Amino acid sequence: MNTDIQKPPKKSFKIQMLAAREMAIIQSVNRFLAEKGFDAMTVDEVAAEVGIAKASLYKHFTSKEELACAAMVAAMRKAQDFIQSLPAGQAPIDKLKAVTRWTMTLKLQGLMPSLPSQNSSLRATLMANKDYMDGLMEVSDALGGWIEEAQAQGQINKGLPAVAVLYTLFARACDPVLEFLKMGEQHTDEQILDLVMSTCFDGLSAR
Amino acid sequence: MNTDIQKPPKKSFKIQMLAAREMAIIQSVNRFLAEKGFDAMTVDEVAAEVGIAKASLYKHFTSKEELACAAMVAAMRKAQDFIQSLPAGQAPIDKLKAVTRWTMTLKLQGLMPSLPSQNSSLRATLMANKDYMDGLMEVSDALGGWIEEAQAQGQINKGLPAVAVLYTLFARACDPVLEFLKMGEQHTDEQILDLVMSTCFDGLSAR
DNA sequence: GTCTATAGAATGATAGAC
DNA sequence: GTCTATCATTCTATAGAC
Repeated sequence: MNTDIQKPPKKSFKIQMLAAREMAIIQSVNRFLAEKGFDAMTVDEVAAEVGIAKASLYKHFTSKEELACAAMVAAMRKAQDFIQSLPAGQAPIDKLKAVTRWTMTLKLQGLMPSLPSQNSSLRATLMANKDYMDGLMEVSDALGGWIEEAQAQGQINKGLPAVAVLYTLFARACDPVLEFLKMGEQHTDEQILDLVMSTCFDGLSAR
Repeated sequence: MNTDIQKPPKKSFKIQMLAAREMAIIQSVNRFLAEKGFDAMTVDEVAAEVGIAKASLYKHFTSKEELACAAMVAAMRKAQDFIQSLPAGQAPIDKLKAVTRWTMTLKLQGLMPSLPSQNSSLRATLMANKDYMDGLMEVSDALGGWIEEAQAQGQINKGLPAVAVLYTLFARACDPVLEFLKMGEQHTDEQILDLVMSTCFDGLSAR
């Protein structure tokens, strides 16, 4: 008689715990990266916030860089999910606007992890991470396709190289204008989003 | 007989040396801040690059933060000089464009010091620095005035609060799109400037 | 001889790694 | 919890200017 069939999966509980803890870690790292950046974030405070020992952290992630990397991979996956959630029938320009606004919403809420574009060791770690690179590629391909469609339809300036448009949209994820306007306390988050969406797509000049 | 009249200024040589050295220090710090940022910059490498002892550095500037501060003050002064060098007859919109392009040129050349917007101790040091704050105020006032004039003349979108326009222009000084396009090696610096100027003032949407 | 600048070592604190 | 590396900052002793 094969008892395996009736046996409840023995490891499942422990694995679930580990997975849950890993999610908690990543969420914590995500917030710290958004709030203070990679350099200012310390492994100690992450461990403290999650409520585990530093040593346990290093069981999951072997370095501070991998920690940040995991958060970036998770963020990228969320972007992929959002992109796939968009209705297929929507016009490409509207999809682009939706993704851009979603990105900026995260940033305004302090949930957009940002890496110092200068830290080379971190960038190297990211570039070596297949999950991250695959996600980045998928997101870039989706947006790139929409950009070209929108240009063909005359809704995005055809004089701009698609890659320049892509970078400009990506850059909204770390646009300091959002924080500055928020600090000024003169506008609601929605108004700030509208303003930056307007400057991004319509420019500063009068139309 | 009063010999003071004929005496050449005795201290002048030494003072000139000190001033020259201070300039060299600030220039070096400026480059490091542009290249690797405040956190990654070490006092040792600054001293090494200038070719003086660390102790001598601390004779001029009593802390790493003051060092960065001095570089920011110098950068701000350069901005003030540029602003004042613009011909009075120029249209406000053209002045705004000139300043924006000049700023981005510096950034492209790796000469635009940028501070992590997150580092609070550094920000506090800067906010406490009268020279810096005065410079910032003067620059903001000049640009703010031109923005309102340009809006009155119908050249800048009147629907945008002047402060939003101001922040959007300031943000060009640390726009990552510049670096990304430069890394791509598909465009000359001039083309990159034209592209970002276009997305900034005319937006991504077709006109 | 006195004063200053320098080089290099010493100190102390922080924070990553295990 | 411990070990260790990195750095900002300070100290000390030497060399040189005046």
